[in-house]
Amino acid sequence: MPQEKESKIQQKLILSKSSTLFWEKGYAETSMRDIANECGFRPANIYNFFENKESILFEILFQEMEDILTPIRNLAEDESIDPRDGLKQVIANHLRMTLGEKRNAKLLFDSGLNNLSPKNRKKIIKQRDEYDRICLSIMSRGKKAGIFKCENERLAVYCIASMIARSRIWYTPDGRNSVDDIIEFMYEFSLKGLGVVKTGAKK
Amino acid sequence: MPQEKESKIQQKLILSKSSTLFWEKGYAETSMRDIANECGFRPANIYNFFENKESILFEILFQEMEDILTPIRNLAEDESIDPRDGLKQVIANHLRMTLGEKRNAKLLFDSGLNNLSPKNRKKIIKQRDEYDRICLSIMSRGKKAGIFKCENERLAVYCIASMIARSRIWYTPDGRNSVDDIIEFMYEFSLKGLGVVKTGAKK
DNA sequence: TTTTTATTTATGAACGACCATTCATTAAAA
DNA sequence: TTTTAATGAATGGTCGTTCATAAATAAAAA
Repeated sequence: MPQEKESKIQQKLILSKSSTLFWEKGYAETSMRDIANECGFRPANIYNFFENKESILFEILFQEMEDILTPIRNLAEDESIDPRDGLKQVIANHLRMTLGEKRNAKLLFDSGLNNLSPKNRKKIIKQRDEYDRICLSIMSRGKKAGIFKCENERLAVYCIASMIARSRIWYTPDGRNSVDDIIEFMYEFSLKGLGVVKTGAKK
Repeated sequence: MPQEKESKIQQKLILSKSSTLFWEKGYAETSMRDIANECGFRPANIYNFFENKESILFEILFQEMEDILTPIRNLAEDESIDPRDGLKQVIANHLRMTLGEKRNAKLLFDSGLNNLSPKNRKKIIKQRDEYDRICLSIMSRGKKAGIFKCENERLAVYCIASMIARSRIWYTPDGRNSVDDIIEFMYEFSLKGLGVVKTGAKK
């Protein structure tokens, strides 16, 4: 029975509670007391599992970015995948990660970068660069194949990623649009925006 | 000679310096001492011109939103304007406001809402609703005229607005793309995304 | 114009609150 | 017995804000 070590359990508890608090109230507005309260112990105990407040933030940002990256890492080099499907996978995966669990989500990712030490900030930015690279490679292949007719691939990536990332702001789980609706809409919108006239597979 | 009153001058100075600091460092991370330092006097003096820190934030957010709204208020009802031109005006105006002066811009607008009192927050949200209404009315007219072929107008508005608002994150004034480049790209991208096949006027 | 009065602008010092973090110590688990 | 988990108390710091007061400016009266 590979029972998880106690220390790992508490670490995960702290990360989980902190994540909710950071997203809801913001990093600066969340105190170590808030986190400890939510976990059911005193603030001092947090320091048995984390070096300081910043390391908690970093762990959260890094893991979340990793969750976004992992399912699409293969898309960058795999030449056998239709760029349209690649685009759809990126959009669907990112949107599901973004809108899936969290509620009342604010923009921890963007504002939180400022609260990181230069060393940790660099690590997150490296993840972002990888995300950009994956998307760009899909764009390039789509363009080379004559499917995408976009002039500025980088701007296209930024625009599409912006639509996705910002959905955190306006999306409400009980609204008129499901996550799947949004995925479908953004995919079609992006495809047309990229100059793809006829939808490939009518699925 | 309509010389400005001293009190108004200091108020504007405080607002200007605070705006820069809030955008660069974030609201919570900016102290009244920071603001006073930037203005060249002591913190206590700020309270001769503003009730408290929150009222400064509110004034900034409200004014900025007003700057975005004012130039496009006429677009909501004016039936004589081509929806394509309406769309372009919204994009161009908003982007110019967003990317124009500020640098190192973070997402004050989104995270800052949490720091407002319920009463003030309601006022800003009212402005946002007006923005949405203007965009939606342009969409509807474009759709009714058979120009836009979008199915979900609300999602379309959110997507386009997201591209614009988030450009604050990735835009750099010294980068490869000028503001005008971005305007042109987003306009074309949105137009195609909305199903407009042939560009109306080729400039 | 000068002098007096009122008003505005600016200050230093202090307040209470909360902050992240440290540390010696105890309780629990291995 | 050794390691891990949890605690209470305390530290030094920063925060927004208040307040009595001083300096500067404007208005009114002489």
